[in-house]
Amino acid sequence: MAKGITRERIVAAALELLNDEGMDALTVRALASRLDVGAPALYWHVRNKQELLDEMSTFVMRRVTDAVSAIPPSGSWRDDVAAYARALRAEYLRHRDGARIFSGTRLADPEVVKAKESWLARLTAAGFTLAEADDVLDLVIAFVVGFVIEEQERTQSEPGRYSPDERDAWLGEGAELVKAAGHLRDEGDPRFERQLDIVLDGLATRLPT
Amino acid sequence: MAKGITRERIVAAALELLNDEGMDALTVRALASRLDVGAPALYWHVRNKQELLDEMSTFVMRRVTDAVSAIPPSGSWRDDVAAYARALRAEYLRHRDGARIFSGTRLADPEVVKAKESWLARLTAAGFTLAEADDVLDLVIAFVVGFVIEEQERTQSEPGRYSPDERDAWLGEGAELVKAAGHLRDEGDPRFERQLDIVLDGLATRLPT
DNA sequence: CACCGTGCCTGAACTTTGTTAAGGTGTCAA
DNA sequence: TTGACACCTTAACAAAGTTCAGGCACGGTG
Repeated sequence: MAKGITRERIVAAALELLNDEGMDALTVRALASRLDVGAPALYWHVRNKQELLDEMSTFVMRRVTDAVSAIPPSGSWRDDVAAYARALRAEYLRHRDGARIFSGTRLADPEVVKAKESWLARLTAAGFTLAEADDVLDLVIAFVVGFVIEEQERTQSEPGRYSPDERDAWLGEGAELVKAAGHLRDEGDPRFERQLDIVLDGLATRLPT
Repeated sequence: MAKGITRERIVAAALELLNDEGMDALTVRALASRLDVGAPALYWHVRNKQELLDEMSTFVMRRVTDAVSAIPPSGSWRDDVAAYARALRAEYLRHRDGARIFSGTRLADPEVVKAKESWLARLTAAGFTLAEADDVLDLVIAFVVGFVIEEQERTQSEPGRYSPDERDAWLGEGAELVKAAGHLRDEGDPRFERQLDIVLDGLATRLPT
């Protein structure tokens, strides 16, 4: 790494390091070493580690906002909300344990507000009341966050532990339904799309006729 | 604290400490001091801090399992699933940042399997296919986890930051819908019940007729 | 050209925290 | 009485966050 550290490069390197080695390995010294500087050098650009983590959150959430703002109105609220959910999931999936680490982060940024404003407008135009539209966004976010947390927990922990056969062996006697469900179970996109569809069906019931 | 440390007492004290002071303050020394022993004493009962955290997770998840298992079949799958969701939320809310910290925890425990088996039976009896029933449980869990993460983020961080007026001032010009939605917005139980109802409506659409 | 302030970084060092090593003190059985 | 074992102590180490004093390079100013 060439020198000439900047706040942005630190955040970028930190996110790389998080992906490569995981949260526990995200240490100030390791990060500094990746940037070819001493650990104290970082403290010139960042007050402390917490501020670094906040910057990382901000960066990720800004990407989310951008992605979500870039979704063009398709004329169908349902398609739009689906795209919203997919974009949100995609951004969380970019980072190891992204959902757990970066969810719930409040972003003090006008851009975020602007993005939300646009979505509220879309949803009210589609027939939702304002209060309902607020619920729509919140509910979708909650679902995606919860889904991806589980998803990342399974895919990013030690693998093999969740192979159907090994699982069956571990389950032992009984629990026939659990076993059978385990074999029916799929992961990733199809599962997400299916559950998202259920959520969207629920939201659709709030719409007049 | 009287002496005579045990694994269970350590876990209980750790959960207390977590609630009182938060995750960052949950240090081995602080925990030991709360139990009136030296820090190394804990290592007689627990291999290391990670194992302690795992034990805490196990404890919490076991409570969840117990709570969820204790829900009597009401004859209405919808009421049952709602009770499931409420119980899950209630258990997460017992602990500071409970949803973020303890969600996604895989529990290697036969009791958990038993509990799930019973719920799959209920749901298939109600008309869901096995694969659908699996989705039902997963979706409800995802929703609750996502919801409570947001909820705890708001209520357990520095308060006041989310009072409507202060928020409006911060928002500045524009964003009328966001402002209006902020005033319509409620927190806690009613909000949860409302969004849960939407999820349940979505699940209901998967049922024949 | 010399000077000096400022921006950015290094080296050493301090503190907190997880963890280990070695050794005590009690109880209970042979 | 003597071990053995369970459970705890004190001392200490390593890693990680953080601070401090100083150094090197630059730009502008006399």
